[in-house]
Amino acid sequence: MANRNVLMNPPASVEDLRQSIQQHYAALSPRLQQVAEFFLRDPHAVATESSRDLARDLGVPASTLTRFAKVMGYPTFKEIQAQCKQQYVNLPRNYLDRIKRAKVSDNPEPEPSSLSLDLAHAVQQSLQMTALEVSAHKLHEAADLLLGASEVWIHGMRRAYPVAAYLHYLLLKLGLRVSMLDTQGGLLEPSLSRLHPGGVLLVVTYSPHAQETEAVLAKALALKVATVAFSDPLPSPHAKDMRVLFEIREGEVMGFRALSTSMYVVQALAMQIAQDVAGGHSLQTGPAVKSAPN
Amino acid sequence: MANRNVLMNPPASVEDLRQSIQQHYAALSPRLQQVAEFFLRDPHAVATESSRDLARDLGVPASTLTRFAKVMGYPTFKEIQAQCKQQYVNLPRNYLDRIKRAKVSDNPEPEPSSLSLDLAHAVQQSLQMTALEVSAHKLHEAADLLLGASEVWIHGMRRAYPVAAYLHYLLLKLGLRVSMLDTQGGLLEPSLSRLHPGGVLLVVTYSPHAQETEAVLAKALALKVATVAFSDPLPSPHAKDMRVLFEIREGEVMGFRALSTSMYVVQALAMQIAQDVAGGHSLQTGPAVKSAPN
DNA sequence: AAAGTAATGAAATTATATTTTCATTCTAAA
DNA sequence: TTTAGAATGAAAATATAATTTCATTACTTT
Repeated sequence: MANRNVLMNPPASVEDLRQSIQQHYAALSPRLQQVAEFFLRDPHAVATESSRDLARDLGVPASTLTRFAKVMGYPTFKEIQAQCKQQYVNLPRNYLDRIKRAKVSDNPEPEPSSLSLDLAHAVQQSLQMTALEVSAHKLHEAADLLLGASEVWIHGMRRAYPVAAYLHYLLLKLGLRVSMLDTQGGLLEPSLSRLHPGGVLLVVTYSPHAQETEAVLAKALALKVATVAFSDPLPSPHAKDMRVLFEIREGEVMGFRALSTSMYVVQALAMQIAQDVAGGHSLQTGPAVKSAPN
Repeated sequence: MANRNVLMNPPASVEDLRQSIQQHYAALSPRLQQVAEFFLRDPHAVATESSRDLARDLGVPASTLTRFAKVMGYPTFKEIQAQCKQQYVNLPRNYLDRIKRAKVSDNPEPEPSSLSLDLAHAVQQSLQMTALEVSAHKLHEAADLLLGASEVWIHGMRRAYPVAAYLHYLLLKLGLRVSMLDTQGGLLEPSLSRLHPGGVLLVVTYSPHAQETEAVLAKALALKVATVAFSDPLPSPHAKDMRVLFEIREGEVMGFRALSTSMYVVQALAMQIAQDVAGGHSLQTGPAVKSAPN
């Protein structure tokens, strides 16, 4: 005879499972409650760790996990793991499917806003990842470099330009001696000859990289100008020449790459600089720096 | 004899591995480059999916993954997976938990800066709120207006400028007849006389509003030019004259207001336009619109 | 063009993870 | 206190994942 606890239909999503747990929690045995609680607290661990490791962490035998799954209506614990993993995969993969499905089933109330919600979700994901990946060390290294620079140049073309412009704004606010290397007035080429060691170049670039950006990087490399790059995580021939390289995985929906996470990273750098300045960081030849942010 | 590609010391962290890849990318064989690229782009997939699934996704035999690991100096591919998992152990349901854990944990990964985690948290909050607040209706209304416009002008000063620049980029990509109203070359004032009904003005502005922006808005109002504004949610005398008003609550830490959410909203609008175009939305006097995004 | 070397994919092997079984321990009711 | 039922943990069995081996293919170099 089947255990009376066994639910007949497996929850269709992690969210369903959460609800189901809330529903039946009291009726679970102590060990199963333990598992349930852990699941609620850290579904991501369930997604990434093996059942053995999870069991070890919980101090229960692995069979308990299988039992838990059975009780919640799943054939195996692996099913739960699979669902959890689903939660953390990026939307774009499923996105086209979803659009198709939405169009096939003539949905009485089409959700035009789902697009922006999907985008928000994708941005959020990329933000989370990037927040974990941008190490304090890198930020500090870049901030240090900038604070020690006699001059700072910023370059970014096309999609990268808004990010470069924001960098420009932020660093100006912080009182750094900073200027844009852009094509304004056809002055990019002549401006390049002003690059010199002692200054620092900030480059924002996404693949495919603009020709102008290639030229700027080549010049900087030739003149041994320390360079900090903000870029997508694709391999690039220049990567190894960068003094500091921030790899930014932007959220993407329907082929639209966002720029929100890049703006975030740039802002984080500005904040790091502000903090270093406030913390009595020694400046070399750099200019006076106002402490007031924003 | 060992493969000459094999690095002697396994990278101690995901970050090291990333650097190592950038360093040696060119020297890798095509297949291994494929794996390297995938790793850079989606380390989270490496953390969560099995090598079989990864290999299937990549269209390579599983042995390639093992080979990749060997070449990068790891004894097995599992080691890489383990390192990737490490990086995301703090991936949260909510940020506060994660921030706490990030500070306590003693894993070998470079520690994320707590400052940047705070910022990420703030941005995430604002993103969530804004995503819920930006109604499909508003997006659609704005998209409609823009698609029917004979001409589009974009204006944004200082902090708002990067957002305006991105709008400019996006709308150009979408094929709209669009131009910036900025102070470049002192041409703002003369440009204003070109405003006319039939065109649409897009303004990005945060309080305190720039004088130039006030002037632009006044002129637009006088000439009865439909205006769409992106602004913080502070009450403004112009608010009631806006045809569509996107109120954006930006995340803020230590007095640094972010810009990520504004970029998000702007992108959402662009996507709405792309969708309307793709959906056979009728254009009035508007220009031809390319369907390809990004 | 031939020989040698590196790169690749398929299959066999090994290692690891997951589930099932079963013996034991608890718990609650008679 | 006895006993039935459920709960648990250890270990065996199964399933799956990862690595190694080896035969084949593609490149280079002479």
